[in-house]
Amino acid sequence: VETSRLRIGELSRRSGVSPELLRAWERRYGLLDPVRSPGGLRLYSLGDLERVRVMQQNLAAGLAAAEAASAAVRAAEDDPSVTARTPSVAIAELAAALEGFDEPRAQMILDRVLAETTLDAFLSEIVMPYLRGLGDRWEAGDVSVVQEHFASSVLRGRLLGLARGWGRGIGPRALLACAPGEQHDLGLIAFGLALRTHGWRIEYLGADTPLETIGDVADALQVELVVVSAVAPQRIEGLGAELRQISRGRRLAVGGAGAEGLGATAPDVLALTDDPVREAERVTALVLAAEPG
Amino acid sequence: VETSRLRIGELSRRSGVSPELLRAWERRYGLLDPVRSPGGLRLYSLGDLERVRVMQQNLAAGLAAAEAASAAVRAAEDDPSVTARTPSVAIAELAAALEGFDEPRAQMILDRVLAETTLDAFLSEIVMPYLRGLGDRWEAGDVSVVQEHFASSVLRGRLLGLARGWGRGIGPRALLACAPGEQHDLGLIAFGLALRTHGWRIEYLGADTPLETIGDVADALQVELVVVSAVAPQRIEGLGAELRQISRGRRLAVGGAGAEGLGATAPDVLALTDDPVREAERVTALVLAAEPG
Amino acid sequence: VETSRLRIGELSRRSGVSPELLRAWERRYGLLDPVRSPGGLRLYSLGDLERVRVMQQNLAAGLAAAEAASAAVRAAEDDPSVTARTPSVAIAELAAALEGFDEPRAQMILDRVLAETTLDAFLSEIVMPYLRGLGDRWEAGDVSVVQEHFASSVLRGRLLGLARGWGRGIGPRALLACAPGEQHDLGLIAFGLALRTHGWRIEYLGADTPLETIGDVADALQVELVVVSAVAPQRIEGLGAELRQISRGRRLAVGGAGAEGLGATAPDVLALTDDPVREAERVTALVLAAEPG
DNA sequence: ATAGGTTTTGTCAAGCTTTTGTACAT
DNA sequence: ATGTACAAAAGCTTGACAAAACCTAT
Repeated sequence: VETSRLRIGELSRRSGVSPELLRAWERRYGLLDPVRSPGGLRLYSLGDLERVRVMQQNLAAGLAAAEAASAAVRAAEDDPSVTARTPSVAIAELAAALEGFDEPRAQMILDRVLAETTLDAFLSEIVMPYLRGLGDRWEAGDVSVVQEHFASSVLRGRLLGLARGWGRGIGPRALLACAPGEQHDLGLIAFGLALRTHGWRIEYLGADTPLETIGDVADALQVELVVVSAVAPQRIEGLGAELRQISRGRRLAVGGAGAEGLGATAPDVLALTDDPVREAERVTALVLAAEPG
Repeated sequence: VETSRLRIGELSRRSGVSPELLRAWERRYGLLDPVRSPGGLRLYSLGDLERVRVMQQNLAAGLAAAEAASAAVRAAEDDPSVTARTPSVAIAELAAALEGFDEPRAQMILDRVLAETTLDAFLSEIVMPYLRGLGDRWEAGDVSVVQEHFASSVLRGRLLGLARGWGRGIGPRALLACAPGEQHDLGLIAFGLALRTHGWRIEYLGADTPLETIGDVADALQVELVVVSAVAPQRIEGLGAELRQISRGRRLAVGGAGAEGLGATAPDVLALTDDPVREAERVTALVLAAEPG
Repeated sequence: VETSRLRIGELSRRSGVSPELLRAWERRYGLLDPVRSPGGLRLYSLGDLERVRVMQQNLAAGLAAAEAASAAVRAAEDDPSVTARTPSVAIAELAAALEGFDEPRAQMILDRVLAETTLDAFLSEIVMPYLRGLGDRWEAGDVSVVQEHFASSVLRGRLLGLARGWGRGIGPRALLACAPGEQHDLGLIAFGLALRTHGWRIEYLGADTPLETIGDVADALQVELVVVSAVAPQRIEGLGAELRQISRGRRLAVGGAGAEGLGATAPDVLALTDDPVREAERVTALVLAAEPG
């Protein structure tokens, strides 16, 4: 099917990798296996160009050349199955199932996705994008209250299932709760799962939690990090004093779009507005940097 | 199964007692008996930390050091281990774990109970009695909002985990939802699980669902039974017209203490006030009797 | 399945721990056990990165290095949910536990998997693949009779635990039994569980059941579906007459590899040779199609 | 509480090998 | 185009060391 045949100079120009290096990669790691012209010139396909690009990405990600090459070769071999199931397709299928009240089908899709990816990827590439899309469609009136209800309920069950035992272990404790009045807890649960993969112990208080009692639990359990989540800024506004109280002696973070409600009132409160997985990584790195032996 | 092994410095930091004094207490009163590292360092367990804390309390209470120590040792020896065989003991342990924010322990207790009994017994002899007790203690002011929050959250996760896939199959469909404004969903989930063990297919809409959308879904999915749940009668009062609308062409039941809010307005609406498991059995028998194949 | 292999420099960059220290932790505490490149360079997995992170958490929690490391190692070993994200890994762990006669660990792995997936996925992606692998290894002589016995016995107990109450309810009745002489019942139990998740009521007669008994029970209970299971075709051969007798007035299926023993003698007998979960779905759809309300 | 000795642990160095991009000769 | 060479960068092993933490005994 492939028609274009590139000579090494052209492949070099398109990829930005010198001809010598391309030959070295071929000799040393078998990255490419070009056909030859009658005169012995290497002839590459567009697939080979793609393979070189993957190699470059792996290098940029910090892998050493040998490992980068073998990963690129493996990726190329797995390619067909990869193209069959992209995240966006899975999200669309999930949306169709959930918003059509087809729980069995939704569970099956979740099963399949979980079996094929890591928990991190599941959260940041499936769950969170879907939730954002759901929110958008809800605002646009394309999704009814019941659909949103139903979808949340199924996802909540699934995430809490994955959360089992997240309070155990030896790592530092993080206390998670939704701000008073806040009912959206899925993003917070996802954040808790991501934190868990970094060794944290999670204490989870759920939706709509009074601030003062958050403080009580934080004191009682000696948690090192408190995360208060809210999707609407007004849930946070005016809570500066209480939040400052809670943050005494520990790190405090506010998650979700509601973090904007903080304003400049609390400079030492961490705002978590990005993807839960990435924020979990950031918070962990921060804590590790602050308290080395 | 004990994991953490603390060196004397860390034990000192966590207890506030100087290393020298800790060693003195060990030598003089045998308060602690730490294992040793290959090089001879003392290694303490978290139980030892607890023992030191008891010692401190005894001192603060005015006991002399020798007496304080022997009392602490005796207290540690009396410590009840994990042996719950009767439901009431399991419930008490569960309450202690949940209301002490000890999720891992709660999950372990739930694991054990579930492994030893049927789902029905689990629901009617553990979960529901515990929820009733929790409600009572909450009204009496013995349980804080947060404790109730936390306990519900853990149980919800667990029950929803058991609920996976309850929407599919060959049985008749039942639609479950909490009345508008009603947040207590655990009893309803328990009822759904019990129904499921009788072969029903469950569609679950969760807490605080508008009545009209319940009707919409019931029509769309052709359910045979609709269950609206409420713990407070006022959530149901005044909804007679809408309920009668929903019950057209299908069976309608109202669950929870809120069923009293019905009064005599709707004689054909089933009131489910008993244990969810027994009520699930009753409803199933009723439907079987009405539609003999 | 693991793709990325990091050299020590990259692991250092991602974890923030110096290469020297990483090597020291490996040498002194066995924290990591990297594979080596042909030239002797250490190659780490992403799981190793996670282990380093947990080590850092433990250090931050105040543990000394030796204790922090052993806790991190134990955490990684005790926590299948962390290491066993993919089915193939979970199966490998299960095999190691069962064939090493470590029942507690096997139960723990089963707990975890069951908590994180649906029953269907558990059966079709864990149990059945494991059983197939076990059979292969047994034929190859890699597994002893005792190991096979032990593994089957643990799994049987677990599956029968899940089967509790599968005989009651509102759905149509299915009668399950192994053919005369057939001892392998696990696949049949799995099929029963899958049927149950579709709302069927299951009557289970177990291994090595005389055909006439099957017929008697089928008549007495008015079952709608009879499933006879056999892994060896010869268990079925020559039973054509009796089977035809049983199938009178109801649907009859033969499950397992033994279904081939049917030959063309019984055209109306359903052969179930695929995955139990898929077959349960197929049978249910068939019955639904044949008897629409 | 102090003194004097031991263990633990992070860091560094020396000397050698492997890896890898680039250069050069044929 | 091929094959070889080469040098910088990154790793490996062994060994050592000093600060911090811990031990016993007085």
